[in-house]
Amino acid sequence: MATTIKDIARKAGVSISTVSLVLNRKGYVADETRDKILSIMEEMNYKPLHSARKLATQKTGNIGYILWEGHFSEVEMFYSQVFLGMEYAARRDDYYILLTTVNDHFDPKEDLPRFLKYKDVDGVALAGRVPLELVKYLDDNNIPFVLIDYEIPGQNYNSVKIDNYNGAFRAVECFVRQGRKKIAFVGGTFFHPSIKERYRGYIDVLSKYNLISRKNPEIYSFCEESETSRAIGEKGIKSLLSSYPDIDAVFCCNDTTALGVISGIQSLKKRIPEDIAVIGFDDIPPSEFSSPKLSTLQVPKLDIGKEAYKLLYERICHPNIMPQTRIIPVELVIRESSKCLK
Amino acid sequence: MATTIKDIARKAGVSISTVSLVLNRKGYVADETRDKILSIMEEMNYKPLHSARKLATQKTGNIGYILWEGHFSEVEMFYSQVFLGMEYAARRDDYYILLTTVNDHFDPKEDLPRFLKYKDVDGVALAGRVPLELVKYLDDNNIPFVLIDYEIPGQNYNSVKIDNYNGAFRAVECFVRQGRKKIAFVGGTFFHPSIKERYRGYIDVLSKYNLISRKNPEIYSFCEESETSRAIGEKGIKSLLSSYPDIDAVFCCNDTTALGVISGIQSLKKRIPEDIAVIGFDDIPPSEFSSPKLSTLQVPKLDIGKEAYKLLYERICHPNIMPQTRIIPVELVIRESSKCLK
DNA sequence: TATTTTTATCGAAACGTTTTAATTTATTTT
DNA sequence: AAAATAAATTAAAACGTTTCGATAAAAATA
Repeated sequence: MATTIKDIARKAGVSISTVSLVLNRKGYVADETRDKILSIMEEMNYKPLHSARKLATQKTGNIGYILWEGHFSEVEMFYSQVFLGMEYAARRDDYYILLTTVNDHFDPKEDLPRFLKYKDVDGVALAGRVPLELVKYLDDNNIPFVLIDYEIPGQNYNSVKIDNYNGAFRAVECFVRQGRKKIAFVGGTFFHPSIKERYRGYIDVLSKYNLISRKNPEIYSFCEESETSRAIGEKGIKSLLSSYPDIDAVFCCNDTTALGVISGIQSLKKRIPEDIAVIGFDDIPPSEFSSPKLSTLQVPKLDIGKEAYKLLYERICHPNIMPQTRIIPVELVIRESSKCLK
Repeated sequence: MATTIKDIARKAGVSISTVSLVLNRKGYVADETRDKILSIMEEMNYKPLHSARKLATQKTGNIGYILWEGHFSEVEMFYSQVFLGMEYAARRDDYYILLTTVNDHFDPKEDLPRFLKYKDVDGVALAGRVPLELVKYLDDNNIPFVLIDYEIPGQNYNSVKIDNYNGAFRAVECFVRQGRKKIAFVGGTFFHPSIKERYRGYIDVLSKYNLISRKNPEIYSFCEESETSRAIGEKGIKSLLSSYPDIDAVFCCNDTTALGVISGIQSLKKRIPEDIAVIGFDDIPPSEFSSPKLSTLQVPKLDIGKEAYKLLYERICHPNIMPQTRIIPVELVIRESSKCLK
């Protein structure tokens, strides 16, 4: 049916070995021969059959992308965009990405993703929070993997992270530069390490500018809930404002929460940004269309995916290199919700 | 390294052909022999190597899932959930699903997803609106495919659709049964056929109960915008209410819009559902947490994916059967926003 | 009983690549 | 000019399956 390496070889008057060498850019092939073979490939629209190639090389040509099921149902598309970034990057090396989800309760005997069970991947990307047992399984079985936007305390694994700390720092520092003094934090739980980092950045700015001190030890933060959502943002800011009505800026753990904070502030008839400025984190699509438009830290989701792929690919090729962490910078985009006042 | 069919054969004292027969449940194998082979496989944790299998069978073992890039960045996770449904269903037959996106402007020469270019899939699922040229390419090249939640006017293709018409009909009829008389529709564009169908259901209920007539020809509908969103829902209902302040129910083209409609109604100090009842469509996660909780038509996204997979799989096995359309029913879930009044 | 059919098993070819080691030819070094 | 090295090509084995056709034994039929 389809043209094979044999057809190419026959037509070019060479052996299939030579064709293979051209295909893989290996060994010695005369320039003339190479050009001839390449043009015949072009002409006959030849594409090497992946399954044959994989069988011969003993590689799968796949990498797995594992996501906690809850994340995939979430409103935010964060991890889907990261996936897309990996997919783009993987094209370079003809790798396919197999996506699957895992649950909270994870038993390697039972719940192992089938691409691991059947050894159908050369490596795995773990997106966000993921069961510890799974990480352990990969580690124990020497399967190359990379953590995305997550970390295991006390362990040094290959990982790609967002620069949560510096992003938060810059956002809050921006409030300070505008002369704002009562800067609140609205978050959900510290369940996810990213949020903890963002909070740390927030606190460090307050310290740096002496906005927390013996004289003024109050921290205007709300992070009691078990998750983050619009509703919690609204609830959080209302609760804070009832205790501290003179809050003049709010840094939120993410945009979803920030959108709720905006609703909350508006329902109390305060003006944004005149009375209170708001900055979120993530830059999800609705942030650009909210009113006022939300200032936020834009995290380059595609880049995260690309970097994760590259790191993983390197580890697939050289499995015994020390684990590495790569930090992806974020960018503060100022929109209406934190505009400077004249 | 890993155990192969040869190891199994040797240990069982049979030929590899026999092992293969057991593996594929084909031909004649004595019960005794089969049991022995199976238990040895179990014991040695044998998993057939996919690439070898694929090479021998000349199948790829993959199916492609193609999504318009815009959908993947959207806030709603509709198509991701559908994907997950396919992934679940595909496990039965050891199929992997390769996800990729395409842009609006699509030239088969340039933009063909690589799994098509390299013939790495046995069939393709097209999710939502997708370039016509792509559909044509698949049709011309006899690649089995199924459309999900989409249709090409005038063409009869394999497809899985939501029962938009009947869902809308039941929702609006529910308003009528509550005695509501001025029932509005807020939608975005009719760009997507689904919305057109929902509107058709809405109109047909009005006709059935003589809510549109010569005496009363006004239709309270808003669908001027180029997309659907929260903001547009809010804008839409405000615009309608300023012209028709006695509207007592709103059917929305989807939940996102409905959430905006709720905000709009609330900002005008009307009560939901006492003054105005609201029903959406889709049942996205925030609907359950909005206040009031949104009544909506719950569309079983996983089921859609599963059905799409099954249909596609049938076509991969039997390519020359007439195209079929399967309609997935939706369920009206009444929450607070359309509660019946005593 | 002889013949046909069914059941059970297996050897060998095929699937389309990569890769190793061998061979030939060309070039450089002595 | 001989020897050594480099460049170009290839034959053949290997990767792990499936499947076709052959063979043999057992069961059913004539």
